[in-house]
Formats: sequence, C-alpha cells, structure tokens
Amino acid sequence: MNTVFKALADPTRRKVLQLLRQGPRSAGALAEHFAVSKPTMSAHFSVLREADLVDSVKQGTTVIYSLKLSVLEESLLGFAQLFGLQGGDTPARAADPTPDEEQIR
Amino acid sequence: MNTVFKALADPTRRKVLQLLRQGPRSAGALAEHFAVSKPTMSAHFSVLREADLVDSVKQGTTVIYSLKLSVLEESLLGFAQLFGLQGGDTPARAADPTPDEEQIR
DNA sequence: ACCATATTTCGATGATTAGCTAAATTTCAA
DNA sequence: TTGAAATTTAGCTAATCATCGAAATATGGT
Repeated sequence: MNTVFKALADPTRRKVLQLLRQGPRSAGALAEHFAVSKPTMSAHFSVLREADLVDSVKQGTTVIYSLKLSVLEESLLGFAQLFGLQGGDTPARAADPTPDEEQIR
Repeated sequence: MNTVFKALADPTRRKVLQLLRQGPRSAGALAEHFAVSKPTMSAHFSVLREADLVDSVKQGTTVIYSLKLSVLEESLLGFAQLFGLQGGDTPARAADPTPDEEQIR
C-alpha cells in the first residue's frame, strides 16, 4: 500500500499506468513517450513492478508490461473509502448529498 | 494534482489526513499520535497545506488543521476515473469486467 | 513587562530518488 | 558464432526528503 502510493507519486509512472490502460506495451514502446533515457524508464518500471501495479512477461528480447488494474483499484479506492469517498459512474451523475459538481475532461 | 500525490506518498501524512477525518485538530493534538519531533510534523503539515489538502486557522497560540475532503476526493477519484474505476459500496461487489452502464442506486 | 505555551523557521545531516552514460545480459537471426 | 536489438545492471551525481535540535515568533495570562 505504501509502495503503491510511492509509485504513484511520480508523474512519469502515473503516465505509464495510463498508457498501459489501453493494453500491454513493451518497455521500449512505453519509453518512446518520454524524454528520459531507457535505463531511467527501466527504473520506473521496476518501481511499478515492486508496487505490484504491473505485470511483466518476457517475449523474446522484449518485455511486455501490463496494468494490474485490480491492484490499483484496491489501493486507490480502498484508501478513498477510508474517507467515505465513493467513485461516481464515469461521466454524468445526479442527485447527491453534495451538489457541487464540476465534471470536466 | 502532482502535489497531492506527493503528499499522499508519505504514511505519516496519510495518517494525519485520516485523523482529520474525525474533525479539525490542533497541530499539537495531531503530533501526539506520532513518534517524530514537532518540527518534523510541522513540515508534514506544510506539505499537506501546499497540496491544498488541509486548511489551517490560527486560534490563539494554536493552529487548527482541518481536512479539505473535496480536494482529496477530486484528486483521488479523478485519477481513479481515468482508469474507469468506480468507488463501490464498501466490501463486496460482483461481476463487472467492463464498466459500462452501471446503475447508481 | 515577563513568562509559559504552541508552532514555525533555521541550519544541518543522512537517506532516498531520478537522472545519466557505459557496460552487461539475453535472445534471435544470419 | 558473430552481431544486432531490447532491456537491465552498475556506478555515479545532483536534487529532494525526512528528520533532528536550537532558536525565533506569536499569543495569552499574570
């Protein structure tokens, strides 16, 4: 749980997770999206693996990373629920105790 | 957003937020729960303030901190929704591989 | 004015972190 | 078996971070 939040503390790693949302990607394919060196990306992957937020399988010379959504969900929502927070269904929603919506994006 | 996740990366700060869930508390009262010095706690409060996760008002010689739940909610659930995650009613929830038209209750 | 209390600022220190280049490793193909 | 490609490991540096004790800054009471 602590490792998850530590992993999420870095914007590069958060963006990697978001890229992975669309499906498994190789280390190299992921690295293309960032302006840092491969070794640096490799270290980021390692942190994500350590936090159990991604799976990695080797296919030939490449390594395919995939998002472990359930782990992200349990950590993120688990923590949110400690505060009584409930996620809403994605785009629109109505009738709430707190009428202060600001849904963007 | 980045400052929020950075703030959440530390267990002490996460626990401070949880203590604050039960209501506003003074810096000293919060500090009592931890085995670190006052200056260290003060630095943690500063990070939480920086992330806009808490409010602080001075009352006499003491400073009262209170949780800004809406900020925590927007960050945490906002990020969760980037992944199609929905906050569920606490423990059990079933059969939902793809989050489509889910009902609100 | 003086003192006690609560909190923060200052200055320092050790640990962790993100970044790099260069080198090692692994795998596959020619 | 030699070589190219993908990724990781090693070794380093600079920056950030959590922590401390001591000092500074309110504030309120006596």
